[in-house]
Amino acid sequence: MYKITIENKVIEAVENLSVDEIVKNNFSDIRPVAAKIDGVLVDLSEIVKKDVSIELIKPDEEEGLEIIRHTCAHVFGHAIKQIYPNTKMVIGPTIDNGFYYDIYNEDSISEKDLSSIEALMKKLAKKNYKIIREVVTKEKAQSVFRERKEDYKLKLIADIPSDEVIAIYHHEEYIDMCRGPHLISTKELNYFKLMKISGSYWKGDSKNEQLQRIYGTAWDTKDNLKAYLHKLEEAEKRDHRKIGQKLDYFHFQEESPGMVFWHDNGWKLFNIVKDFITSYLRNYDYKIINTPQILDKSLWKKSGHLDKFSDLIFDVSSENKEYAVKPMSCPGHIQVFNQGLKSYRDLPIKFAEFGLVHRNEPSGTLHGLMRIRAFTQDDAHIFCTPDQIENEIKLLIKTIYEIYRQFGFEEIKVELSTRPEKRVGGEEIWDKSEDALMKALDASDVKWQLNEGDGAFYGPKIDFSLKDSLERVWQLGTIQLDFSMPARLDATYVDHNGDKVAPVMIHRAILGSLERFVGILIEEYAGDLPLWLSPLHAVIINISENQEAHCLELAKQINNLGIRASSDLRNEKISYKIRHHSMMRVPYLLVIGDKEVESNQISVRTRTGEDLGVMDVDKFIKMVETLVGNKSIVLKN
RNA sequence: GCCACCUUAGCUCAGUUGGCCAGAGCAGGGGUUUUGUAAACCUCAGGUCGUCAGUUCGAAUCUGACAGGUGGCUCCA
Repeated sequence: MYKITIENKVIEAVENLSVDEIVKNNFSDIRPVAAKIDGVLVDLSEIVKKDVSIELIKPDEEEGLEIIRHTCAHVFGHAIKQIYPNTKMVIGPTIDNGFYYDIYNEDSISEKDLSSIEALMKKLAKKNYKIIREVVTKEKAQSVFRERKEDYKLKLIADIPSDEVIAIYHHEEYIDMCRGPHLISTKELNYFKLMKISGSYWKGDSKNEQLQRIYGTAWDTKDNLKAYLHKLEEAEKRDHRKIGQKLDYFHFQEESPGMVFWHDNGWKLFNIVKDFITSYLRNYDYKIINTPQILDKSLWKKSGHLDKFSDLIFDVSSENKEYAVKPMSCPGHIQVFNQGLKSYRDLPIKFAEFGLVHRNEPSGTLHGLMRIRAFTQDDAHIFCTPDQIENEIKLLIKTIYEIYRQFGFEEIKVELSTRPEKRVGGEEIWDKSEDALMKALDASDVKWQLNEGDGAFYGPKIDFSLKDSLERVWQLGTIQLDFSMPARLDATYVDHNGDKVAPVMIHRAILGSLERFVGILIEEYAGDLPLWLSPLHAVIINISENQEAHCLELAKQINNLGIRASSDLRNEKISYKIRHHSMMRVPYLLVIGDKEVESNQISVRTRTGEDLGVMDVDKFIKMVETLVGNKSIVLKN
C-alpha cells in the first residue's frame, strides 16, 4: 500500500495505479494534462509504485499549455503523414502561443493546404486515440525511424548521448520521438489553428537544405484561442506601416527599396526625436560632428570592413576612383580623432554624429521602418583609456535608461555578449573589459542576460532591445567596446609615459536607428503620440466662413508661442472636420464659432472626444506647455 | 539571399469555371449648403488590372520570367 500526497490530500493506493486512475478515482472535477511526481514531469499514464507526492499540471498553467501544444504538434505530424506519406518530420517544438513543425517534403506545402491539414487534425483528435509512451534503446529507436524513413529523426538520434533516455510516443500509426510528457489522449485537443508557413533550414544554417516550417497555435479553451486571434488582429492595427500611411508620415516605393520617403509630419516627428537626443549630447560633453557619405575604398580596406562586409556596401565610382557609401561612421570618426596630437589628459573624447548609413541588406530582411537600407544612427564613439571604460559604460547605461523612460519605455531587454571564438586583442583586455561591462550592468541595477560568445570580433557589447506590436524584438541601443579599429586606422594618444598608444573605442548608439525608433514609437502608442512628440499639437476649425480671419490670426499667434498648429477652413460641416482630424490623431481640436470670436476664447476638444470646454487662449497655451514639458501621455492636467 | 503567399483607381476592397465598354465605398474636382463637436446633398472625373513575354478566336483571370511587398528562415558590423 502506498501513501500518495496529491492536491493537499493524502490517499492510500492499494495497487499499482496510473496517475490518471488515481485522479479519476478521487477527484471528479479535476482534469489535468500531466503531473509532477516528486517534482519530475511525467505523463498521466505513469504508474505509481511507491510513496510519492504528486502535483497535477492543469491545462491553463504555462506547463499545461506547453503540453497541449506539444501534443498538437504530434497530431499535426499524424495528419501530414496521412496526406503526404513521404514527408520527413524534422523537429516540432513549442513556442510562445503554439508550436511549429519543420518538415521536409519533395512537393512543398502551400498555405492553401493548411485548411485541409487542419481539418484532418480535428478529425484525428476526435478519434480519441490513446497516446502511449515507450522508453526504448538507441538501437530500437533507430530501427523504428529507419523503417519509417525518417532521415532527420535518425540524424537527431545519432546526436543523443548514450546515457540519455530515448522516449517514443505513438498514437494509432503515428510515431514520434519526444521527451514528453504528452496528453493521455488526442481527445483533449480541440482549440488549435494552423497559422502560417515559412522556410527554415536544417540546424538553422542557411548552408543546409531548406525545410518548411508550419506554425500553429493551440489553447486549452475556445475562448483563449479566440482571444489570441483577436489580439493578433488588434496588433495589426498598431502596425507602423499602416499608421504611417494613414497619418501621412512616410511611404516607400519600388525605385528605392528599403529607403524612406518622409512626408512633412513624419519628418517633424523624426526631428523632434533628433532634437531631443541633441540636447542630451550637449549636456554630456559630446562633440557633434559630421563626416562624408562616401569614402575611398582604400580606407574601408584598411578598416577591415570591405573584406568582411563587402556584400552590404553600396559602391560608387567616379573618374578613376572607387568609393564605398559608408555603412557606418566609425572610420570617419577616427579620421577626426587623428587630427592633431592627443594626450591622455584629453580623454575621454566623445564624437557624436547623426550618421546616415547605407547597407545593402538582403531583400528578404527588409521590414517597414524597422529594417531598411538607409538609416540614421544616433551614433557616437568614445575614445578612452582602458581604465576609463567602466565609468563611461555606467554613465551610458544610466542615460540610455533615462532616455527610454522619457519616451515611455519601461520593458527593455538587455543582453551582454562576450568574446567569440574568432577575435582580436589579448585575453587580458577581454577579461578586463567584460568584467567592466558586467560590473557596470550590476551597478546599474538592471536585469540582463548573458549571450556567451556572441560579441563582435573586436570586443564585447551590450545590446538594448524593445518589442513591436507583434512582440517582435528589435535592437535599439548598443554599447560596443573595440580594441581593434583605432590601431588599424592609426589612432593614438600620448600616455603619461610619453608613449603613443591606441585608445579603446566605445561605439554606442542610444536609439540605434532613428527610423526604427520612430517605428517603435508609432507602434507603442498606436499612433496616439504623447503631446511632446506629436507633429501637430492642434488644428483650428472654424464653424462658418465668418471666423476665417480670426482663425488665421489665432494660428499665427499660437504658432509664435510654440504651439504646432494649423487651421482647417474648408467649407465642411464641423462634425466632418472633427472626425477627420480625430482620425488623424491631432491631440487638440480648437473650434471657433461666433461666440468664441466674440469672447476671444477657444473651444477645446481632444482627439479622443473629450470636451475640455471653452477657455482663454493663455490657459490653453499654459496647459500645452506643461504637458509638453513633463512629457505627459495624457492631454489634460 | 531562401520558402510560401500577395500586387485591380490616391486609399480600402469586389470582380463568379478565360467571354459584352473592369465595379463599389472613401478621398479628389465642380455645384448647392454657412453649418456648434466623429461622415450634408447633387454631380463629374479617376485604372494598359505591378512589368515583360507566352498560351488562346479572346487574358485582370491560365503559364513563365522579373520587380516590389507580406509572414517566417538566415543575417543584422
